[in-house]
Amino acid sequence: MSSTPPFHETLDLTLCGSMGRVHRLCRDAVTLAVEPLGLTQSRWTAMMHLFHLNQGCTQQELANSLGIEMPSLTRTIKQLEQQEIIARKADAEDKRSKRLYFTEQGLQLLDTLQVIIADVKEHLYADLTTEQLDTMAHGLIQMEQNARQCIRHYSGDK
Amino acid sequence: MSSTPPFHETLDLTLCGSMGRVHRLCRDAVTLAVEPLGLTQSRWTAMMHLFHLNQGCTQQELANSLGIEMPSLTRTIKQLEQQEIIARKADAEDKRSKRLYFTEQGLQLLDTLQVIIADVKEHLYADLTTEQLDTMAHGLIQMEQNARQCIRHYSGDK
DNA sequence: TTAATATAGTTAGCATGCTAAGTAAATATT
DNA sequence: AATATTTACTTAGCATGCTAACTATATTAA
Repeated sequence: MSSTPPFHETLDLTLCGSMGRVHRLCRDAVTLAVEPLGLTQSRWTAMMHLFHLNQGCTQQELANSLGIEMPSLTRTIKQLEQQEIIARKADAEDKRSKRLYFTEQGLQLLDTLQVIIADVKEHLYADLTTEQLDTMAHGLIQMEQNARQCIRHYSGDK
Repeated sequence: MSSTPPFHETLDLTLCGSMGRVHRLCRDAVTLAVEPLGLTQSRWTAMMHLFHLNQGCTQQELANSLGIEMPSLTRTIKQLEQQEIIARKADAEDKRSKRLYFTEQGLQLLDTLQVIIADVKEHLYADLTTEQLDTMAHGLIQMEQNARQCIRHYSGDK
């Protein structure tokens, strides 16, 4: 005899739509804050992930970290290279792969970027408890797994 | 002296990136399952929201429900109209607005769509408790508000 | 060793979100 | 009543994700 339905059900299948919206808004917030640096969302995101991976990783590794496909990254990398924020160097051992490094000015920009992002992050996570954030993070990971399995199921099943 | 940091911190600012990824994957899962119906993500999403809003709403109302801007919707509506799934009828009182209705075959398609989506949804939410889903839904809403405020702050402040 | 397969990266082009700017109708101001 | 503003929608064009198909190199199998 539940009088009120679970809150998430009022969102119905739009929980998924909600994630897309929040994702876009968070990105917009950071991108706005970061605008003076001349960076778009895909570029600052790539920079942050490259920082966490340490320099010298391959494009494939960065794409994995970002959770995007290679062609999506290729475009971004090209832009960051043109802005002389990162540089690509061919791997000596495996001539197919290219390793990514920040340039001097890229590193400087990164510093500023991190300060700004830390600030925005604080705003975005305001009024959310650590427990809440943890639950969300775990839930997202579970849903990601579910979705991947679901996709396998509906495509080839294999 | 906390030995392990909160789980979400291991994701750092990528909690936001996670949402984007999960969102894309969930959509892909549904879109795959729904493929035989000839519907893309934006189209089936619009259909579901139109259903929940009841027919006869304006494009603006549907855009609000979807959480997207009008021009994004215009394109989708046009496609749904060409597929003869929905029909637009000019409002008699306000000649600017157009009201949206399902066609006969649109309604039939909607039935099938709903069955499939209910099935996929079950997979996507598998192993997540009601409490977890509720926490996530609330967290998303809070973050959405934070992000909007943040955006106001960084743009005009006003 | 040669042929088959797999992997890193690119290019081309689609889907879906957006903003900016335009049209036409409704509403508010004077 | 005439003008100015707002609102609903469209069009044009950008940003970022994707898949498919290509090149070049590396690895595996015959």
